[in-house]
Amino acid sequence: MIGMKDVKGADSPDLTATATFRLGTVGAYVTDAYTARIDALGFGLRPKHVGLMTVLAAEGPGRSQQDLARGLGVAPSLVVALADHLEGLGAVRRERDPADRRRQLLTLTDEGRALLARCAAIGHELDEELLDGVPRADRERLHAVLAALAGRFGLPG
Amino acid sequence: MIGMKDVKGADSPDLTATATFRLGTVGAYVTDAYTARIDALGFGLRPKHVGLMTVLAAEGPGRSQQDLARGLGVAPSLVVALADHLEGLGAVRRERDPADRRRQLLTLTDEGRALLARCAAIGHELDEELLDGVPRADRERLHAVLAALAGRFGLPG
DNA sequence: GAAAACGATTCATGCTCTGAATGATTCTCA
DNA sequence: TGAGAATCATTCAGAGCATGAATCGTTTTC
Repeated sequence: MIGMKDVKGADSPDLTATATFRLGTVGAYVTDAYTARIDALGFGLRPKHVGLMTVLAAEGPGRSQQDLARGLGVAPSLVVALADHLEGLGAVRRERDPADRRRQLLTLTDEGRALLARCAAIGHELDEELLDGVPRADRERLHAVLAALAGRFGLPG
Repeated sequence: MIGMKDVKGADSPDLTATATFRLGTVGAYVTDAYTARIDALGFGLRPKHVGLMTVLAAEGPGRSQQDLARGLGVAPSLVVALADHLEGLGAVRRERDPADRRRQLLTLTDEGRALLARCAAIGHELDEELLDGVPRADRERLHAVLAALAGRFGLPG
C-alpha cells in the first residue's frame, strides 16, 4: 500500500506538514480559548487589552501611545480604544507628558497590575489544561522555540 | 540583583511564560505572513479557502457543506461563501447529492489540487524563512507537539 | 399525507481594525 | 522670531470577516 496515495501523480506537498499551518491553526484555537476565559471575567477584556497591559508592564511606565502601537503592531487609533477601556477599569492611567504635551503617557496602576496578574494566572491555567499530558521536556522545548521565534519576529514579550 | 524585580511584592505570574501567549502571538504573526503570500497569488484566497481545500483533499471527495463547516469549525453560511469563491476559480465542483438532493457535495477538481499544491508550497517556503537557523531536531519536535495538540483539539489536518 | 427535521442560501448585523481627517503641540530653519 | 512642516492623540467612516435568523427546497417521521 505504500505510495498508493501518489498513484495519480507526483507527491503533492502537504500543507499540514508545515509549521506555518500548525502554528496558525493551533494558535487560533488557543487564542479563542483564552478569549473566552478572560471574557468570562466580565470586564470586557479582549486579548489585545491584555497585550497592552503586558507591554506596559514589560517596558516600564510612561510609554506613549505611539510607542505602544508600534510595540503591539496595531494602528495608533486602536490603542486609543484599548487605553480608553483600560482607563475606565482603572487599570491604566493617562497623563500628558510634561516634556511634550502632545504625548499621552500610559502607566499601569496597581489595579492594572492585579488585573494583569489575574489574566496571567488564567493563561497558566489554560496551559495546564491544554498541555496536560505533554512531557515537561517537550513543553520547555516548545516554549524555548516559540520564545526564540517571537524575539526574531519582534513580537511583544 | 537577583530577585530585584520582586521587590514590590509577590512574584507576579508572567503571561509571556505561557504557551498560550506564545502560541497566540506567534500563530497570529505567521498567519498574517501566510495571508500576505497567498494574497499575492492574485486569486483572492484567504487562509480559510486553503483550509477548506485542505479538508477536502484530506477527507476525500463528496463532503457536504455541513460536514465541511463542522470540520473547519465555522458556520455553514461561511462555507457557502468560501465554496462560491473556489467554485468561481474552478478549484471546486458543486454537485447535488443524488441520494439526498438537499446536500451539495463538494469535490476538489484537478485545478483545485494544483492550486492547493501551490498554497502548500508557499507554506513550505515560509517555513524555510521563518525557521531559518532553527535546528532540524527542534523543528521536528515542534511539529510533533503541534500535531499532537491539533489532534487533541480536533483541528483539521 | 401532514408535520417536523435537515441542508443550503441569503441577508442583516456585529465586531475588530484600519486609514483619513482634525486639532493641538512641537520642531525646523530661514 | 515666526511660518510651515512634522508629530501625537483622537474621532470617524468604512472595509472585512464571521455569525445567526429567516427562507426555500427536500427528506424523514409517523
